[in-house]
Amino acid sequence: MVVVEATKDEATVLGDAEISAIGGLLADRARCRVLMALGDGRALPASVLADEAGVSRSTASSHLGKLTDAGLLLVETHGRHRYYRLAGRHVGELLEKLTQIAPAQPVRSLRDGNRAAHLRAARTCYDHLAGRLGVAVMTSLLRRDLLTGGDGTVDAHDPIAGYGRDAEYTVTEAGWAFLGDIGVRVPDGTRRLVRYCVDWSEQRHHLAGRLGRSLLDRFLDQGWLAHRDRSRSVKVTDAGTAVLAEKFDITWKT
Amino acid sequence: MVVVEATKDEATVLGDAEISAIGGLLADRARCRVLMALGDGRALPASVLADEAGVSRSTASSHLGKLTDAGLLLVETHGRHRYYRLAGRHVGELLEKLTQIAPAQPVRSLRDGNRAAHLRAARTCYDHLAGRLGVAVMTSLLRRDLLTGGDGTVDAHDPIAGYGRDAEYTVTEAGWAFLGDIGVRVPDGTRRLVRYCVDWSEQRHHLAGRLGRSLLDRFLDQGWLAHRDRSRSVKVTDAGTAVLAEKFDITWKT
DNA sequence: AAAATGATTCGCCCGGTGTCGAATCGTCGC
DNA sequence: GCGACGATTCGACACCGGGCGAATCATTTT
Repeated sequence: MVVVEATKDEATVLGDAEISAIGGLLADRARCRVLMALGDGRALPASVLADEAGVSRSTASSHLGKLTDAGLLLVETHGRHRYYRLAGRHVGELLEKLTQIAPAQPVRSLRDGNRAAHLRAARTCYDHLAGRLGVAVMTSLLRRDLLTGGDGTVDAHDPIAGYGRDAEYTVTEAGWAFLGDIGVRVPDGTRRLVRYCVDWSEQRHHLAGRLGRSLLDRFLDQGWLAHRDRSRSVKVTDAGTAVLAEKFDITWKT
Repeated sequence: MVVVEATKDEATVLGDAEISAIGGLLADRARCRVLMALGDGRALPASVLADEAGVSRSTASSHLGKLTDAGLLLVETHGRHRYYRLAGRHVGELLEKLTQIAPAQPVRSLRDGNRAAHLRAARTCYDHLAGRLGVAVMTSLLRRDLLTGGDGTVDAHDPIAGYGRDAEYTVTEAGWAFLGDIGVRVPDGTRRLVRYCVDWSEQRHHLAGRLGRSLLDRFLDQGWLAHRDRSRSVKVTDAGTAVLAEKFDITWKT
């Protein structure tokens, strides 16, 4: 005869409702695909997420609403677009834990750890540069007044991601000279010249738009960066390290 | 116009089905209560879990079946009882992550970390000792042949949790002498004298049964152990540390 | 101002699943 | 052996939640 003592401590009592609520959100494949598409911190518009999840716009909208209501996603309105991204580092970590458990853990645990680290260090986002490297480049340009703008709420020289309206960045005269110097040529086009993306893993802005793309293209063309396997993560070559140091005043470690 | 490049890398493609499956399991309050009841690694029979979750036996049985099928729970049959426990460390960690996110994180993150650590170090399980301390005591007794038995598949002196049938532990003559020496008196009763529990957080056996209870009682009576706040975790006092070192050959660090 | 585009809301359908009680199977104790 | 007890299976019921298209709202573009 086993005597069961009172074991309903506080931690056990409060929580099951909240946890099951989160479980309910994770219980849907479309929502999981949305979360995984945002897994590396990108901010994506609703329509892209709908395609990514393979459901209609209306269905996606419903899912996105639920995820934001629950606080797993944040939304930022830019014109007629609404960009969604993960609400915090913890959400990304939760996803990582889940993927670890999901397939009864295959062998590649170490490899996966590296993958995540690499993604945070340097990756592409759409067609431009993101991650710590992307933010470093953006910061470098702002510090030397080659680029000006930002929402100015904190520090015009720090691309910190605020919650204000559009931060309008513009290239200065010195900026154009610098870009010419390193061989960046920006083609004409209807797309906005300078845009920014919120880099979630760093909570900072990185450079996007036509200029952001041209810059990344130049880095890849010159062999300063190279795509790592077939993922979005990129590797800084020795030549790239040198260029970053000389031209951008960035010391890139490993 | 933003060009979205092909970003469906392997990690994103495989996974959403498995993750949503786990989400589906977490989506139910009763199942969450079951998981949280098992959160510290205890192994509990189905009926207790049914009560803990507040549902009927049949419903609980259904839930337990789903959780074990999915590999989140392990089950061990002892006579007419079936003991369920978490399938691994990762499951516990997943639960921790979830509780962190659940209530939009309150302030007490540090405190919770300590709580979990304390539980793993030393806690009560029903009415006996568990956690690292519980396993250490068990090991000490086996090493000195004060207790013999175990399923013998690996090492008779290591209370490793195997998957064999009941491990029958018995107290030796020297064992009784030792117990008398430290003042443990085991009252009569119908309950089995020596039993073991699977200590999940250590994947080892710890001492249960009438003897396990008497041992814990002695430790508490003498002030060698003290309950921490109102939880199941216990604290080793200075006197306790001394006794563990002298009598059990256990060095207890903080 | 009108047309185009992104996003959300609404109404409807349908499949999946939690819940229980009754019945069944297996083990323990007298 | 016979009853007591723990656990699971089965059938029936109710309800929640995902899915889509059409309509609506908001913003940008021509």
